[in-house]
Amino acid sequence: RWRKWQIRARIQSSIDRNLAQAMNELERIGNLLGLPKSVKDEAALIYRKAVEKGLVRGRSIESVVAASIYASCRRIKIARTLDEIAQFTKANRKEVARCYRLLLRELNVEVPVSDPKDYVTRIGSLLGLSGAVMKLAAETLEKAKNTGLTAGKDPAGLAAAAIYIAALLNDERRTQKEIAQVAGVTEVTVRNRYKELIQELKIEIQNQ
Amino acid sequence: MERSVPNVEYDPDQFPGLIFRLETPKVTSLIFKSGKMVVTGAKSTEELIKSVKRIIKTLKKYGIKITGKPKIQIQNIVASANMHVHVNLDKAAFLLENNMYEPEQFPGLIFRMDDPRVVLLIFSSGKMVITGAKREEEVYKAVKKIFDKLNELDCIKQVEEEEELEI
DNA sequence: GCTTTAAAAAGTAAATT
DNA sequence: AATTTACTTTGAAAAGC
Repeated sequence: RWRKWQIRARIQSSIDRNLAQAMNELERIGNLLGLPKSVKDEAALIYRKAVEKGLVRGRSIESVVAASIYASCRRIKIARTLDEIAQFTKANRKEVARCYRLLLRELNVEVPVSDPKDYVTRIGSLLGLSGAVMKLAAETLEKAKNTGLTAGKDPAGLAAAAIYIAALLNDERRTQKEIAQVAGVTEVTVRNRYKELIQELKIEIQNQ
Repeated sequence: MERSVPNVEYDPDQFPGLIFRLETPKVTSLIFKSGKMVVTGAKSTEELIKSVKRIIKTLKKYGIKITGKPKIQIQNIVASANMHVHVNLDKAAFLLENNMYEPEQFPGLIFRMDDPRVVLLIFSSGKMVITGAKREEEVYKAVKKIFDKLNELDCIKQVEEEEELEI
């Protein structure tokens, strides 16, 4: 009787201690990423579920927190790449990705397939582009999706190319290099997606 | 053995098995001190059996004593197939149950099939990779099953035929 | 869990030319 | 800008940490 209570208390206190540390980490990483409270709250909820299921055992708290943040961003549709999140942890992208997959499998966390349009807002605002450009980029991506052009491709690269095209057409030109940098992809990827989009969607680009 | 047999890699600090490659058939084997070994790279069961015989013959030639006949078990078959259609992965990810589709990390949709128990990597091109099978027929069954399923879920564009290839 | 091996798929990346 | 090489994902076994 007494012993059982003792064990339960010990387990509860270990969960509490873990949670306290995790919440600090969550707050730290979340602020570094400039995430809204809603995302941090959702991530906290996911993390709590993970601890209660014992998924953090044998893994670093930091990695699981990062994975929870990524899952939360995806659910709330706040575009952040795994690399962006992992850069603020000691773990690498691969480890965070592994934890993320674990969360998807073991918890009932439903995450929608990422939409390139979510990246448009982020890339566009980081570059200070107008709403018209972002709207046009989103429309381009919608057409691309309906044509089956987007399957299997990195949404960040697709969004980057759509932004590049939309900015060109709206006289708000940004270089592929600038866009690639904020999108977290290489110039080569932006160029490849760009060529594909203008060719398949028959978009006319006048020189300059 | 690492000294008596040529073309061998052995670094017990790195891995307990000794790595031995055959040029024909082109396979690689991991040989352990327990006498067990892993052979990878064989394209068919026949090629696998031939490889095991040749590995044993080669080892004997260099003075390694081997008694009895080998017990061969196929642990994993990796195959690729082409459905010759375009697959709507977004739709498939939404409609299939045990799947994972994360295009920022990998272009293929990962589908875990219960029966036969295999994992399929499905690409928008209609090509795919089937792995985890222990028998060849499981591969064919899985391909047929996923093709029919994608078809009835209307995730396929421009249908033609269905063919296959094994590693 | 990790270590090593092989092969395919398609996308992305980095280093050379 | 084109090539080449290399990494991402999946599966399974081996013996040992």
